[in-house]
Amino acid sequence: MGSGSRLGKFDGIRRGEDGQLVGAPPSTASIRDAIRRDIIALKLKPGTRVSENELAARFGTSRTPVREALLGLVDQGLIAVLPQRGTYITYISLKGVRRARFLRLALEVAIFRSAAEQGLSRAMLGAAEDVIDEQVAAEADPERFTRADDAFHRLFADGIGMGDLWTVLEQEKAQFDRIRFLSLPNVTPIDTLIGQHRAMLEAVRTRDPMAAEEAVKIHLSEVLKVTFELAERHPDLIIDDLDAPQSP
Amino acid sequence: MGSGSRLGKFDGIRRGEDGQLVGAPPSTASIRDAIRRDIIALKLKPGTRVSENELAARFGTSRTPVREALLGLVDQGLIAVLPQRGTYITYISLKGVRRARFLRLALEVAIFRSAAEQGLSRAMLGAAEDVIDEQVAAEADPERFTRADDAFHRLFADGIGMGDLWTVLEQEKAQFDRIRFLSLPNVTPIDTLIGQHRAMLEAVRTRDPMAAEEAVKIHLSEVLKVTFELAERHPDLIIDDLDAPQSP
DNA sequence: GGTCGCAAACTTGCATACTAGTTTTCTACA
DNA sequence: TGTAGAAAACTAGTATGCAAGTTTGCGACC
Repeated sequence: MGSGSRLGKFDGIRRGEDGQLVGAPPSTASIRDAIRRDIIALKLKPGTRVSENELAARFGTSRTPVREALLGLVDQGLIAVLPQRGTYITYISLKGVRRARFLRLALEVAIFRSAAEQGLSRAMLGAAEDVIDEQVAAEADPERFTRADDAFHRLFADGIGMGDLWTVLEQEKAQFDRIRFLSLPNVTPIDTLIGQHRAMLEAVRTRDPMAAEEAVKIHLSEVLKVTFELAERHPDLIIDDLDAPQSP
Repeated sequence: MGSGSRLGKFDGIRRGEDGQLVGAPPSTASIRDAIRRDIIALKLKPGTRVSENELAARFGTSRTPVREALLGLVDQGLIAVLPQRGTYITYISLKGVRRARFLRLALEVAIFRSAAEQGLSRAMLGAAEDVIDEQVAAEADPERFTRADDAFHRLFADGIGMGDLWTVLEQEKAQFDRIRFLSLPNVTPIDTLIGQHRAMLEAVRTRDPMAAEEAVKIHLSEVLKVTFELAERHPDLIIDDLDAPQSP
């Protein structure tokens, strides 16, 4: 396909399907990230069939790196491969969302309690202030606010030396991220969320673990309030696979 | 299983390196599991270089399924691939263990508190009793005890409808499992552990979330007490990283 | 004997060809 | 026109070959 091999001047030069020059040979990792972004941003809608050949053509590579990328996304529950039949974008699973919600609540509680117990450095607390300021500034831009929101939560994980916890949990986070993307426009008033962030920070500053836990729980229950509403509004994207009747 | 399809009396029949007949053509998933087991059981020691070609020969396939299997293990942090240089079994990372420990504590606390809050069915409580009995019976057999220990913890996750939480977190669990395998023989007296299990169960039965949380914390701090001792005893398997990368 | 350098023997990454299975389409026949 | 059936056009899974880079080891030269 697209590149001369021995005439070294053009080594590694590739062209997209529109003839435009494409800089680098996207390897497995970058292909996986690109596809992942498309799925989370719902550019690839649940139920859609994607073809290894199509993707290979799109990225200007052979099927091999694409396959390896897809394999990782299977582990993250974002796609499902039916042998000899096709590769499909999975529907958002309410069960998965519930699980991710439980996981996130448990972790955030542990992180903020731990932070409140052992205390954070003045620098960390200052950085948290700054991030909240950024959130105020980003009030009108949902995507920018989301980034600042992520930064806020990650900051406290960093503060107790667990900075890479969330990166390691990309897998479960993926379940969440699609829902979060859906709820980008129509959420709880951002004022409310910022106020909750302030309460969480204050609890950590005053070294009050119980208050920190309470603040986190309030915050997350707010964030997750929208989930079921979204499920009703987007039945084409979400599958209601909640089976268990919860408890006696 | 391996039966001829057209005339091929030997179609699909494969032989291991010792000439023994091997039933099925191991596909990506089973290859990944097999390698994973070997790593966790320390048959493949940290720092060892494994070759895609070797593994392909061992499983009687080409490099392709092996590569795809290894890719999954990279995500689990069990192996590291240095392009053009080799594929290595990672050392047990104290950082990773600490992270996994934090994660597990946070989750178990959340699970048992939740179970204590909403209560479990009589059947579940009975099953928990049975598992504890099994643990008593398995006192002399570490591996059997470990299985019963897993079952105990999983039971409560099931009880609150979060049964698949840990299967989803295989990734992080892997960090733990190698340590746990190391500590199989020489742990805390099993009596102590069983007593702690009883305390946890009792707290759930009496619907006392705070007591449940306390019991879980005591239990896990006991389990993790051995970690650092193990690190000193097995410097060849464990790397004391608090920010350093691994190298062979 | 010691050291530098090149070549051969590795390694993984990627592309391609082929296999087996499924779906779709088109044709032949009623 | 309607339907059955075969063939063609897909799918993913696997094997293989080549490319690019690293390590190793041997040999020539000092």
